[in-house]
Amino acid sequence: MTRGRPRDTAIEGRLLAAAAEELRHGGYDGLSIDRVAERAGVAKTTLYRRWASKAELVVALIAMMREEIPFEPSDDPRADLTALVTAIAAGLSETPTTLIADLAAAAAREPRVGESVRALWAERHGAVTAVVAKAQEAGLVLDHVAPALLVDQLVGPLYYRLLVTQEPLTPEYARTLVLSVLGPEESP
Amino acid sequence: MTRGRPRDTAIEGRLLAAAAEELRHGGYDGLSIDRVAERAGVAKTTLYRRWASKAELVVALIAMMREEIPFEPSDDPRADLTALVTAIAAGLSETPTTLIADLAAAAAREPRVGESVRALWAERHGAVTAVVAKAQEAGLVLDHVAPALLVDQLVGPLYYRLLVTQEPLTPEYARTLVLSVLGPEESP
Amino acid sequence: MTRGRPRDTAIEGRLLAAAAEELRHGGYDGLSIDRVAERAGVAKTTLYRRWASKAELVVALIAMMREEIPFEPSDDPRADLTALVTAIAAGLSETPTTLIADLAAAAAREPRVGESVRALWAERHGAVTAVVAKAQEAGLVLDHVAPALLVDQLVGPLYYRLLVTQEPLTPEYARTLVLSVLGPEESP
Amino acid sequence: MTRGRPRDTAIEGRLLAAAAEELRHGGYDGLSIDRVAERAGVAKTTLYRRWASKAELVVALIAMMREEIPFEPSDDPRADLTALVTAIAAGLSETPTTLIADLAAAAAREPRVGESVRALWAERHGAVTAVVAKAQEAGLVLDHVAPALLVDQLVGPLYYRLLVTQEPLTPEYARTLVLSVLGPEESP
DNA sequence: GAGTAAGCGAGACGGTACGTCGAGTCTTGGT
DNA sequence: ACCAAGACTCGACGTACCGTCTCGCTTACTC
Repeated sequence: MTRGRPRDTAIEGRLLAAAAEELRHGGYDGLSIDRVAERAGVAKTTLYRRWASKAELVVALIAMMREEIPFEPSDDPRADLTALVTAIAAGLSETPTTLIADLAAAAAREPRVGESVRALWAERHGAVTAVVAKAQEAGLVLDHVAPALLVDQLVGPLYYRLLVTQEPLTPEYARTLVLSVLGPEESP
Repeated sequence: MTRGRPRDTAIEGRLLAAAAEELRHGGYDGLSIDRVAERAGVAKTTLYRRWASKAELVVALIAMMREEIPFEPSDDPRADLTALVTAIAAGLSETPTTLIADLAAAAAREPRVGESVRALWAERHGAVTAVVAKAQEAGLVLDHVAPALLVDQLVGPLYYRLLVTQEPLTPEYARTLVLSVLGPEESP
Repeated sequence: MTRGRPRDTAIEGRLLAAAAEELRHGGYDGLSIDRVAERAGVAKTTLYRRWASKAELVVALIAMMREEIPFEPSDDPRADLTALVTAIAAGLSETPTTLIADLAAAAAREPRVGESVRALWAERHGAVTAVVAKAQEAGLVLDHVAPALLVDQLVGPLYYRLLVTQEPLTPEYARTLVLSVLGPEESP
Repeated sequence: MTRGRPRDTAIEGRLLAAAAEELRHGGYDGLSIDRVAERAGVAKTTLYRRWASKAELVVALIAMMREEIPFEPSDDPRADLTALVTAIAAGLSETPTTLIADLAAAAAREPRVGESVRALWAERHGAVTAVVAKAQEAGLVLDHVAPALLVDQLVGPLYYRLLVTQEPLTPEYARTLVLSVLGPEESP
């Protein structure tokens, strides 16, 4: 089975890098296919050979962004949770709000993008779910609520503040979130 | 001292109706200013005289869409809270997700829109804050957390589910949210 | 009857001038819509508002290029005919051949263009028909053939040479054409 | 000293056949190299190994089209001429106008194509020239005009009608053309 | 009969142009 | 002032085609 000229693998990287750069600035709408191609030193057709549309390009871009966040759970779920939520808050704070908002918007518009974005965030929040479950087992949390809900109440407010009320995501805020969910530490 | 021809008040309604219809179909992106104007039998200029941009138009549209939720606080904060959160969840579910997402994106990009959108949402969540404060006074909630945070944990997860995980906002979910924050009802 | 903002009449001229310049260089194929628009300092959409396609633009261009050939018939049909045919030959010689050929091709393909091009050429050859008829009335030509046919035999060979044999259209050639149709002048 | 794998001679035929088919439909512009290759079940490279460009391919195609039209001159030049012109008119009528027009356009654009097309047509009209010369020798035509011009006046109007006025080429028209050039038959 | 040069299929690639669409601004004439 | 109509700019989108290129495989001539 002949295969024809193989794709230049370097191009894909250059293209995604260029797209990432564009996305960082103008957000989803500000990302121009023409500019991405030009920036990557590539013909527009070459880009379209890889991704059928702007949305698909962003899907790939996001998939690429998923960096493994190595997390080592300790024996102290409370500390773990605080660390995790603080880290997520920090990550969100560093990223331009417009980008995250545009991403959410694109996810709502384009099913394929939504899929990809959900996968990305699921991965990002996976550790939280695990630690919450562990905390509940350890009796640190009342078991009248599902762990998934607790995760929502830990992470959800971050996005809520970011996208809705546009208030700052301080480490302090992250800490009080955990405090509210786990309750005050008992002094022995 | 107004001078010149007064605005045709009927136009505003037709325009918003047309925009609503457009929005229901194609979402935020599918809403074309040209089409809205044409559908309303109105010149584009006339539309722009009322709202400076597509985003502003949608802001107004949303503002119109929100029904005044006359809320009469009862003696039972728990019941009140459940009713409120359920109502908010229902409202969000009815509105196309793209709309809310794009609104958040526009809010992040343009300060003017952000202001307007924040005001809208603040108004919407105001009752929740009041009831939460009341519940805390009544000793229903532990006072180790600020009431504002509790509101975030009641309302935030709704937006989180909507925009991030894209899971459905059922009344059941709203109820468990309240349950998680207030704790299980004590039987006397 | 409201009319809206009137077209900027200056634009049309700039556009046609730019197109003419482009045409002079690269020929029909070398004429790029984008470049024409840019050269005229005008948005591409503005160009497309006037002409639906490249072909239509060129039709208009040709129509503009044709000078009104004010023709005053004298008493001498032979002289008139010679003048007319020579003028037509000269006109064809001045215009790039590719242009005329592509015009004919576009005319064959698209009815709309065909219509326009036929009208242009009909106008151009109208005077010939008139003079031929007059010559026939004056007994200068045998009446065994319809005047329309004689016109074809006077003008047709010009296009034939231009498009088919690609031989030059000299004034000498034009003269012999007339000579062949009218026969040699009788010396009294 | 030929080395390496010899060319597959069958390919050339399939390619030309495919190209002919394409040309018959969309004309010169509608002929797409990619489609021709695909239709012939051949890689584009293989096509380009034979002809350096689209123009060259069409050149070859046209050269192939030149069928020898065996013509046996009789003793009656008038009858011969009528037969010839009628045959040419019929041939032109059968061929799609767009094809001929596009061919003329391509001939004007691409020198190499022009060369080939001229050769084709010269061959097609060669017999006419011969018979006209013979008629002139026989005193059937006045000798004040060159035979080449008479040919132009016999054949030119056909192309003129086809490409310019877009009027039908009837056998009747062909007959009157001859009649006009030779004059009415003298009854002895 | 093993090498090897060329032919071949498949398809990537750069480049250029096309025609369309949407947002927002601007310019008329008319109310 | 307001309104209708519509021209205008800017910038993006996705498609089509041409001609070049790079693979891996195949074929026949040559040594």
